[in-house]
Amino acid sequence: MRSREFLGHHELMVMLAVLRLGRDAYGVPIAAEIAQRTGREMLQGSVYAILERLESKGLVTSRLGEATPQRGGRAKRYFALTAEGSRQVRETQRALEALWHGLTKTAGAKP
Amino acid sequence: MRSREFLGHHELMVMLAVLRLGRDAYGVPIAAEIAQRTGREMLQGSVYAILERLESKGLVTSRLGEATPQRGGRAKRYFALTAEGSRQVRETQRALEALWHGLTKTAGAKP
DNA sequence: CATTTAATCAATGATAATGAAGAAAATAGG
DNA sequence: CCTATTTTCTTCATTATCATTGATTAAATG
Repeated sequence: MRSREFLGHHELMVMLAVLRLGRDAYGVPIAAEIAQRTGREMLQGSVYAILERLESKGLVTSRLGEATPQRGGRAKRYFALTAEGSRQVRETQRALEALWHGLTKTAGAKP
Repeated sequence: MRSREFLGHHELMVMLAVLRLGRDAYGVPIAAEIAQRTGREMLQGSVYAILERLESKGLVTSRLGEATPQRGGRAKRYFALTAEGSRQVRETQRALEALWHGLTKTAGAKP
């Protein structure tokens, strides 16, 4: 197994968005949450591709919801993190913060 | 231009390591710093590949040092962030923290 | 010439970006 | 009713970029 040691950047972002959205985590709002919070757009095609990859790696699960009574209210596919997914998110956060710690203020100050 | 919107994960880590190391930022210690802080090894081949890519994107610069009077003390190639590199590091940090903010404690609590 | 430290290469695999197309549901107009 | 259109959500195909690996080259000293 060619184990990637860390989550990809976008993988992490998608998982964080899923966490934030809780039971409302499906494709469209996930992309919107990322766009809104980071200020940069992430195309839906990317989001879905990432979600599929994450699911195939066992980091998220999905369940199909029911249609809602509103125009265009077709069934949504809801996502949630698995235990392993949560673990990897924490682990990645930890690794980044370790490199980052104490650096926040100097990150732009180059002599 | 097919502009990646965010730095890759490893790109970010390498740049943070360069910042931490300051004037001692060359290949070997960069890899060591990452390994030590994150607890995961990053092969030197990877580090150099990433540094080259970053340089070609104008996010880091390099200068060749002189040989030092010690066994195997061949000339080192020192790296530093450019202004644009610093900017992108800050920007990526900001984006991640925005998604992450307020979530640290719940990142493992799934009902 | 053996050893040490540092840097580079070549080849492959994994991740991400993009734009468009497809599928399911609800309203509207006849 | 019933079918056409609109809305929302998802999937697909293609191409580009990023990352991994292990070996190799290079330059210095003992």
